[in-house]
Amino acid sequence: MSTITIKDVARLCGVGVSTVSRAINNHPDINEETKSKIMEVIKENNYIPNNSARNLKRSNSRTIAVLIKGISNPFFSKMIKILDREIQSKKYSFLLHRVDDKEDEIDVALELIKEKRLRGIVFLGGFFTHSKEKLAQLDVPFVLSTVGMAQQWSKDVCSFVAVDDFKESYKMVDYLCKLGHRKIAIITTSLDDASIGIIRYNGYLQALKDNGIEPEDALIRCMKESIETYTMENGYVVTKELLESKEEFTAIFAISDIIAIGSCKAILDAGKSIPNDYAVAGFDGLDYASYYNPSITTIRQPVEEIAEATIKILFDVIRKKSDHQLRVFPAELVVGQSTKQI
Amino acid sequence: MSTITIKDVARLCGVGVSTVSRAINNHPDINEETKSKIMEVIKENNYIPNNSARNLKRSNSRTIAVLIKGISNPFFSKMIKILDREIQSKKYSFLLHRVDDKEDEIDVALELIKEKRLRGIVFLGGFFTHSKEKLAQLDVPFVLSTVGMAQQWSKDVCSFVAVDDFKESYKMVDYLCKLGHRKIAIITTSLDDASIGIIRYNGYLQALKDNGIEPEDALIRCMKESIETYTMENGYVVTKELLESKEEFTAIFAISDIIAIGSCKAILDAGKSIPNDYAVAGFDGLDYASYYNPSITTIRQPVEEIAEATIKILFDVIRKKSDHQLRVFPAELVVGQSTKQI
DNA sequence: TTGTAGGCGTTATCAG
DNA sequence: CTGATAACGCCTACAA
Repeated sequence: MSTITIKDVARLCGVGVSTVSRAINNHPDINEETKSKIMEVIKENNYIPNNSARNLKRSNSRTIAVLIKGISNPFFSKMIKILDREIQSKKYSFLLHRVDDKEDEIDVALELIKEKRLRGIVFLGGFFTHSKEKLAQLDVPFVLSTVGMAQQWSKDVCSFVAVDDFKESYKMVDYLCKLGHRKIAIITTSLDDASIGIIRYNGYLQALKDNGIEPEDALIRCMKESIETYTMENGYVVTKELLESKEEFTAIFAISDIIAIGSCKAILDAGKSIPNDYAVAGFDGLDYASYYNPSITTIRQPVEEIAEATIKILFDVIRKKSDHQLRVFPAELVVGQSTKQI
Repeated sequence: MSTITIKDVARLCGVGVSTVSRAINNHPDINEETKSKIMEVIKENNYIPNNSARNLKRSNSRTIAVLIKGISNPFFSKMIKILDREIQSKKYSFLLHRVDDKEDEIDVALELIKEKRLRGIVFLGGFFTHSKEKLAQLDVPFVLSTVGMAQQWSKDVCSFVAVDDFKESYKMVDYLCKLGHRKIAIITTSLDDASIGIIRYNGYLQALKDNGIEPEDALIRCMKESIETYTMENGYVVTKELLESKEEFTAIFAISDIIAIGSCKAILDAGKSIPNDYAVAGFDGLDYASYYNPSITTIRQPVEEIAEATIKILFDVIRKKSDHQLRVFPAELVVGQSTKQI
């Protein structure tokens, strides 16, 4: 079992290594007979080519990597499936790589490019605060997909596709206002560091403002740092605290469905009713939102379209059909049972 | 940016490649001054070592791979986090690799072993039907964690940790019987192919039998093949069909919480009440189950303990402290609001 | 402490 | 159609 190599196979077959190589790589110029004989020996001896050696030697690889930050986010599950499907359909292979919260996705990408000779990269999730210069190090086509960004980049920097978090967040809060809510709480990320939470928070502020409502600090709640963020538990705890504070409010806007579910549970556990006592709204459009009881009013991101556009753009760039493209998809406000006119 | 190598760095620094190598690998025998100078040049030029070349040369690598089948299963999210933490704490690096449903996890592992010089492997999820011979090809320590298995292997074959799906499933159904239910529907996987669903289904059958209840074909429902399995949607559709069939029943046992949530929604949408009209029970112990409204009675798998035991056993085997170990954890029946005495 | 050279397992080039 | 042989980029004796 001690690691059999291509040389061993060659020796076993009484041929040269290059012939074996041709056999395993489906090269055209090889005798069918020798090829099948080689394949047989390979099967018998469980020979498996070493990918490191292959990658080292090869200059191209037909593989697209998807680097994903926050892999446990259920929002990405469907996304990954579609990306996978699309990539495979182009006869490329799909490499999913999770990026730790603390890691720098560009560095990870740089490493992977060298290691795997990537042809393209998709960045999923996270929040980009990288400089143009840093981004410029990536000498492989890439697309940012549903990643938050601090500044609005222009098309000469890179391609990206996502929804407009500010606008969609605004849309939701504005909707709540139009339903008659004046005291709308928000549950968001810590406002200290750059994140998608800030953008959605800004949409919230703007919507309040445009509806002539003064934001109240007491209604602006952040997820607990001590608990894992973006979890139902966090939403639950924060909402419970809010309820117990006796602060007056009639609606909660949670910046993610996961949090919204925690909020709902906290409200229900407190013996209150949704939407009669409190309205709850989420963001993302996860299955969980629509299957919850009551179903949760949310902003549904068009996952399918986002994923497809991501791959389309990526391949356009790979094939030099086009330069960078920016695509912002509109998201849909899905009205559930968790909100109502008051 | 055209791929700078260790040679370039060496030339740039006016030193030999081995000196550079020593610098980047923190070797002790190198002058601090030359080292820092080298590191500086490396930074300036954004040099990144090629992992393929490294892996090719190295014989060991201190990396543990976790191969996971069904990566979108939220049950694994927490699992992954703990595995990651545990592996890092042992100063090993953690490689998460998703295995497609159609792929053979052993083959994938074999490839990865060669490519990355793995020191250990954790298989997560899926259902093993491999032969001993196939398993024997793995010349690297590995542990099966929460993977279903057709036969009961003995300890000489491999290590594994999981809950006893038969027993736990039995426990749940028996509990429903004790609550007074006699007509208990089950939603499971297709009964054709080997899977964890079959085992849980068998537990269901046995529990019915021991409670003197004759199973009814009409109450045995399988997830739709046409819809992605293990989704709320699937649970919803199947339950809706069941309700519309006018078949008489008082409880539903779904073999996963995800399905149970779909079931609940279907029941609620039909204007029925849980648990007054129908009781619903799930399996897994996901957050969703307890945050749902009503909270769902389920079997909670001790994720934390399973993950920790997995790593412990793996390292025991790696360090030759022990031979294969089998650990079966008891799961907990968590009573929610979705069931009650009738 | 540092440099040189050989080899890790493949693939690709170029003669045969 | 097939077989040497030179890279691919790095690490590691071994020598200096």
